[in-house]
Amino acid sequence: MKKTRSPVESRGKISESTVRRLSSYLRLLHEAEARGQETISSEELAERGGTTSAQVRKDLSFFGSFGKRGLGYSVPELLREIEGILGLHRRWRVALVGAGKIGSALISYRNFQRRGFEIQAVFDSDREKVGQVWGSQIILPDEELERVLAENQIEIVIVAVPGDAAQKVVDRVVRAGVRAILNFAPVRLRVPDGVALRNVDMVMEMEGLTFALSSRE
Amino acid sequence: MKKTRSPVESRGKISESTVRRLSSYLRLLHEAEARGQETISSEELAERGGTTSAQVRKDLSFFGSFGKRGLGYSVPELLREIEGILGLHRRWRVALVGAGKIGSALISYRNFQRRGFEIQAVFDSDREKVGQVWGSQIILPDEELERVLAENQIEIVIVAVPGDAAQKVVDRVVRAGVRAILNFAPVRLRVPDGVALRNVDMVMEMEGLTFALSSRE
DNA sequence: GGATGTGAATGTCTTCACAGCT
DNA sequence: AGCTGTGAAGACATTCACATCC
Repeated sequence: MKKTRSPVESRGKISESTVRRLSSYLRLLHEAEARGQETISSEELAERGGTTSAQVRKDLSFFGSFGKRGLGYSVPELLREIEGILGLHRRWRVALVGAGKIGSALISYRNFQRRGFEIQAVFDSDREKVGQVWGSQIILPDEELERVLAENQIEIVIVAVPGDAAQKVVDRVVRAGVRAILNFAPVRLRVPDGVALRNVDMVMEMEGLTFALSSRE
Repeated sequence: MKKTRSPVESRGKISESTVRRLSSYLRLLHEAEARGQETISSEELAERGGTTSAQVRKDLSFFGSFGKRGLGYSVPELLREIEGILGLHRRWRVALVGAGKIGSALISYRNFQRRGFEIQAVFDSDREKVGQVWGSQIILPDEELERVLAENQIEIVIVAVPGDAAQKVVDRVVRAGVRAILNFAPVRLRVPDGVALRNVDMVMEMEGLTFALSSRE
C-alpha cells in the first residue's frame, strides 16, 4: 500500500545531502517530463544525478514509496511528490536586501521565477540607490525593512550586502519574524534555532578548487 | 617536533567538509589578525566558526601540528599554514565564460581579487556582447576560448552560461587542459577524473530553505 | 523478469576523553 | 594548569543484497 508519510513524521532526521539530492532528482524529472518520458528508474535518476540507485531509493524511502516494482517511477507523479516534499507546490514571497552587483544578478535570475520564488521587495542602505527602478521593483531604503517584510508577509530573505553589514541585517530580519535566509555575504551568520540558513560562498568554493589543484602531486 | 606533512602524504582522504572548514578558519584568522590578536585557541576558532574545538584540532591534524600546548595557535603562523594548505600563497589565473548578469557580478567581486583570483579573460557567445569592455577586460568571442586559455595559462574557469550550454563549455575547457571549474549553471556537469568541480546552485539552496520551512509543524 | 523498498553491513565523519607538551 | 594532538568510541550516511510486489 502506498503511504506518504507526513512532513511531521519525516522531519527530524533528513540530512542536508538528502535534500540536495532531492533537488537534483527534481531537476532531472523536469527534464524527463520535457522530453515526454513517462517512467524513470532509480538507476536512471542515479546515473544522471551522479549517485547510486540505492541512494535514490533510500532518499525517497524517507518520505514514502512512490514507485512500482518492476516498472520504476511515473515521471509526473514523482515530480509532483518531490515538489510537495520540498514545498514547491506553492509560490514563496522573497525579499532581497542589498542592491549591489550580486543583488542585480539575482533579481533577474530566471531560474528563481521559474521555481516560484517571487522577489517582492528590494532594499539598500545607499541613498543613491534608493528609488532606482529594477524591473518591477523600486529600491527601498533599509529603514523600511521591518514594515515592508511584515506587510508583504515575506517568508525568505536573500542577504546580498557586504560582510560587515550582514549580521545586523540578519538580526533585524529574524526579529521581524522571517525564518529562512539565503546568505551571499562571506561571513558565518548567527541565527537562532528555528531559522533556516543557507550560505552561498563563492570564495569558499574557489578555495576548494585551489586546494584540489595544489594537493595533486 | 613540528612536522608539516606534505600535500602528497595528506592527500587522498581529506573530506570536502574539512576543506570548507579550513576556509572558514582562514577567514576567522584574517579577522583576528586585523584585530591585532596574536594567539587563538581551537575553542575560539570553533565558536566563531560554528563547530567544536575537537573538530578544529582534528581538521588541522591532517596537515601537521601547528599549535603550542597550553597556549593555542599563533594567529599569523596558522594563517600562513592554512593559506599554504589551500594553495593561496600565490595568485591564480582565472577565466570567466558567460558575460551575463552573474558574470558581471563576479568580475567586479572584490573578495575574489582579495584572495588572489585574477580574472584574465571573459568570453561570451553573443555577438552583441563581444567587444564590450568590462573593467579591464574586453569580452572575447567564444571561438577564441581554447587559444586564450592556453596562451594565458588559465588554471580555473568559471562557467556562468545558461544550463543548456554549460556541458559543452566544460568539455571544451577540459580538453584545453583546465583542471578546475566553478559552475554556476543549474545542471550536473560531467568531468573526467582529475578535474576539480564545484557548483554554486542558488535554486538548490532556495529549495533547501523551502524544505525546512515546509517540514516544520 | 524486473525494479522497488529496506534491514543489515560497511564506510565515513564527528565527538570523546585523555596522554603529552609547554 | 592549560590546551593541543590523537586513538578509540560513537553517530551518521552510504552501499549491499535480497525479499517483495507489479
